Amino acid sequence: MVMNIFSAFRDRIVDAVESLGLETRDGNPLQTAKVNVEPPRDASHGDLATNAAMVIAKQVGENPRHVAEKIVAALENNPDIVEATIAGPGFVNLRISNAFWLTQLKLMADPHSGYGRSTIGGQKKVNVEYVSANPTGPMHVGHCRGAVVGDTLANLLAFAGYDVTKEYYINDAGAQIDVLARSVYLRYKQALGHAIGTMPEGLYPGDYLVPVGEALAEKHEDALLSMPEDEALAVIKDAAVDAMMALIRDDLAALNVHHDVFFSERTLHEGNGGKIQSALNDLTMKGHVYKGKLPPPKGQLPDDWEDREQTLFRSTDVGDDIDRPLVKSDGTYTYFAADTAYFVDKFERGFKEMIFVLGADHGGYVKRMEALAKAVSEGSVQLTVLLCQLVKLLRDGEPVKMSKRAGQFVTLRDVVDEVGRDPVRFMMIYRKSSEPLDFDFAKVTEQSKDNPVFYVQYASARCHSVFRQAEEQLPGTKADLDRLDLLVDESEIALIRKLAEFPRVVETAAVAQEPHRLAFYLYELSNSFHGHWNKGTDNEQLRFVKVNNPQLTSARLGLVQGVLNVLRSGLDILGVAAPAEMR
RNA sequence: GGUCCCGUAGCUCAGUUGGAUAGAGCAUCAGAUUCCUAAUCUGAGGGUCGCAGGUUCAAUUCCUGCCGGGAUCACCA
Repeated sequence: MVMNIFSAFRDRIVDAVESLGLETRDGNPLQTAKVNVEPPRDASHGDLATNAAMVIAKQVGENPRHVAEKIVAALENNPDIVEATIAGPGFVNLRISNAFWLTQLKLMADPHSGYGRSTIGGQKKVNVEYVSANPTGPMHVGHCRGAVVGDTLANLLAFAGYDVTKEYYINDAGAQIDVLARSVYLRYKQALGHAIGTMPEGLYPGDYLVPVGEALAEKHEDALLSMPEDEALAVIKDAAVDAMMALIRDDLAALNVHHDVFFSERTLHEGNGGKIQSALNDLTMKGHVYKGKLPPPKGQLPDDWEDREQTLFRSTDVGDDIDRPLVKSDGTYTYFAADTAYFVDKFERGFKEMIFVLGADHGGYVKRMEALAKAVSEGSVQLTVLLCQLVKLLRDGEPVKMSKRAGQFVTLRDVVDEVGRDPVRFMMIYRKSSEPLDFDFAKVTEQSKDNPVFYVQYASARCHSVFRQAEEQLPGTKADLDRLDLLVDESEIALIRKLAEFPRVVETAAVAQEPHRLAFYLYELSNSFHGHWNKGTDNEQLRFVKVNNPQLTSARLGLVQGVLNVLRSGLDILGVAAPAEMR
């Protein structure tokens, strides 16, 4: 069953076109791929519009309006099309019967139909990697947008029929983890009663490491002090990473973000770097690795630049700007070498598409990642990097000051605790991710129609309010999906038309990997619903609950049910609650 | 200097992968609202889509070059 009526009617239009038996000028088969059916920009044009005539006209060497006439004639017998007219340069505008809209509403209002779900993904295996914050402390507000965008995109893709895995890459190997371990070592000493003074420069000064030190002191007492330092640090490292990941998982849960897989970078280095070695062997076999020198960077030469021969990935062969080092001067693998092994691991797990949600400051990594995918998968994996622009935090219009050195950074938890999970999630997605975003604490908690979060959630609450009103005034009255034919008002049908856009929005947003479209759609739908409601203030006939007409009330409850179902499904994808009431 | 992102109404932003007269919210202005279901409602004005070329039936959308704003730029992670 195709729920996207736009693609359903597209099929009908294409059938109609092909039934005309038109001959192309060059004798090639008629190309209909560019034929589309969309909601017209102006509602007065009709319910659906197609560009079919204009696409076909050139191929057959005829005037577009003339082709349009033929298409209109071919559609004459279609029972769902009440009217087909030609407009502008050759658009065919269709008006759809109320009966058709009402069968759609029946689907929308049925909570078991899964209205809006799509099969467009074809159960393709997609890996969405997002957040992947270093396990060296709690998440700060900078991670917030990527977390929401990644999580929402993953939800959206799953809803659109993809087989999605949400993944987090734990950077638990490397210098910053050693710094973490040394910082915790000091906190451990402190917990044992040693004076540590102020944290030395370069270590993590945050208080969040204090309980980690205390837990170690409780478990090991002073045993770690008598060990050689590197052995003690190894023990501490494990405990510290576990503690930080626990912290981060809590933060993510507060944002309603839940990953399926947490992948540890350290597992790639285990066994003397076996996984990395075999990944590099794979790259070497495919002819992408060589020993050579890198040209010095342009512009100002770094102080410690050393011109040396090294093991390089010839990424320039596959679209990168510069070849990438795989082995450091001390003989250990570079971060990128581990990335290679990680990519190979994902590849072997069968993902056909990999999405990385990163902050805009990681723009420089895009090309090497794409190059990696091309080299390893030989073009069979589609890798996309979604760059999220930065978030500017505001309080009553004034920028919030943050100083990393002074340890004064706003944590993700601070923001969620202050404004709530729903406003954070909604506002982080209520903007194209390639666009910078202003986040004003005051505005996102405002209880007014000027606040989109409130406006959309309020639509959900209002739906429930109608059910409560109906129960109060007409006890026992339920939505009746078999008497939807009682819905005849243009304003009601218009609302159904808006609902009918949902499956299309899901599909286009999923394909474009632009989850913000869904948030904007939900706002528009709420706008239509509130608008219809407001008509009831002037015209009592349009109110949902009609005490003297239980049948009509039941039909209208069906409409409300449809609105509520779509709002719920949409908000669910956004990870935002659809409240029953707002007080 | 290289690369990537952005430039649309006074402000904040959408714009359905190339379609018709470019939209919404805020702000501004003009009306309505003693009745009503729940956090007022209706309407109006406001634009060289950064600039200049190109591709075509059709460009805010795709291509090229400029202008302006942001991010980033060896081995670190």
